[in-house]
Amino acid sequence: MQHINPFNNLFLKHISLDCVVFGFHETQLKVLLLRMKNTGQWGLPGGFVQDHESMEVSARRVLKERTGLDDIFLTQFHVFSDPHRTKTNFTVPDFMELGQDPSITSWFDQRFISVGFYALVEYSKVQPSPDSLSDKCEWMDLDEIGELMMDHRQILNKALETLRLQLVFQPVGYSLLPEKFTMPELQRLYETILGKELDRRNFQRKMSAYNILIKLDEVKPGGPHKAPALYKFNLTNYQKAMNEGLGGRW
Amino acid sequence: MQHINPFNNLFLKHISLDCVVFGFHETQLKVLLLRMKNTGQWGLPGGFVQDHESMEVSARRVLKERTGLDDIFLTQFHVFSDPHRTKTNFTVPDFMELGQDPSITSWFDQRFISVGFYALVEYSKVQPSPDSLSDKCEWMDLDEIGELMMDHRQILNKALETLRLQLVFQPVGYSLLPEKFTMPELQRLYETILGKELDRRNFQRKMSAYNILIKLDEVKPGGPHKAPALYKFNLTNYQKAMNEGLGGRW
DNA sequence: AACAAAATGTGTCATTCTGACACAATGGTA
DNA sequence: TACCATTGTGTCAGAATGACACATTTTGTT
Repeated sequence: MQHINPFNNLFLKHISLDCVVFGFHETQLKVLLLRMKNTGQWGLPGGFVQDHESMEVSARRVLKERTGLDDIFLTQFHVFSDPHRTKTNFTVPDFMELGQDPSITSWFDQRFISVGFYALVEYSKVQPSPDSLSDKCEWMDLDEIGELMMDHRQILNKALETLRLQLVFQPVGYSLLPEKFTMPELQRLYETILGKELDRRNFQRKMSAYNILIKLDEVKPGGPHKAPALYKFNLTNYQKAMNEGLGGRW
Repeated sequence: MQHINPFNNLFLKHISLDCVVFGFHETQLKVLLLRMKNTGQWGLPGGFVQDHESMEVSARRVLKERTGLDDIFLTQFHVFSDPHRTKTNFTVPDFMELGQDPSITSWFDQRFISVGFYALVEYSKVQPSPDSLSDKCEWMDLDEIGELMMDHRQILNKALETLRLQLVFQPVGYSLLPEKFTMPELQRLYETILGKELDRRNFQRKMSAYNILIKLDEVKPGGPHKAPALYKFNLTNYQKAMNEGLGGRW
């Protein structure tokens, strides 16, 4: 009896989405992960598509549920469609145990083609909350992430790779940092995403040349050393610069 | 009776793919299009996904059918999932008339989420052939393409936009040109994709600096003026250069 | 046969950009 | 008060870029 399965009525068959949610905190790039109730494995926040939704709308619904946030920078980056992708790491059977209701089990037993999205969010604004299949939702340092369920490790890798390639066109600064930030913080962010160190002086020169920063009459207090100046973005110029791409090589 | 519909048994529901096939001929960027039997409208080659296939494998199957070619450069670039996308330009109803068999009609009556691919092919090697829904398959100049069925115009636009953004990482030269080509031809190709003119001298200097070209001891005869030298790619260096991206600004 | 027209092949030059590095200023800590 | 890690600003040589000059080759014209 398919019709007693709430999934079958609500969602499009065969189609799912997974979100790689990036945050930045204390010089570390972080990713939002869920811990699955049954297997204890970690995985990416994901969901399914309702009849009236576009994929983007579905992704925003999922992100709203996991983070509490509405206006999130979001980009689809790849479709994962290997016919055996749900079987890697042997977690679909585990998933199926979860459904006491066999009709729910059958929902998870199908093949899914999953659209990968990455999101850039301001770390401090996120209130992580797990979904019905998970018992925990929290930030994890990119370096500390081990094996993930199914092909989620590949999805994460591809998201990071795409973010790096598109870096000059993506508003990473505006999306990942608080409204006021320091030049060293902005530099750490770029260094972390790129995975390499940048020269402090040249970075400052380059960033200043884009005319996208407004230097405030404040400094960031509390640090153990010279207090760095605070900046915010000139949104008008920032938007323009993103369309053109932040020139030059990184 | 769903099971008498061959589509329902063969293909995953709700999922389709569309291919923007780019070719280059006589200084013009071309796209492979199909003319639909019923409506006469033009559209992109597309298809559906079989149970054992990844999206990429499906796309290659479709491209093999439309072009006769096997080894095609192919990249997925976007998922089109607007819930009303099949209803734009009022062509789904027209499609449905096509199916004398009502079960086939019902297949086309569903909502499709379509993955867009773009392909780069060598113009002269393609043997265009229509599918069962179309009566014609042919190249069309990018400039001369008018309205297309459903949202295929948007798909085409997005493909071109993506190709431009990714240009420095994509093997457009190798994929779109014949094995031996001239510097002016290569320049025309880049100019056409970018939609702007480039300085002849600077283009040559830059291309030479990449070390991806091998100058042959031949010239291209038959032209009305000085015969330009023929080149081919140094595949080893070419691959490397594509990973790094052809530096600099275009 | 000489020459004009059109396109190709190669080089020059000023400007800008990049990468590497020097040095002064700041502010908490010993 | 001296120390020291960190921030703020500047310098400089070499590379890359954009704009352009000039010679070469081929066809077609006078």
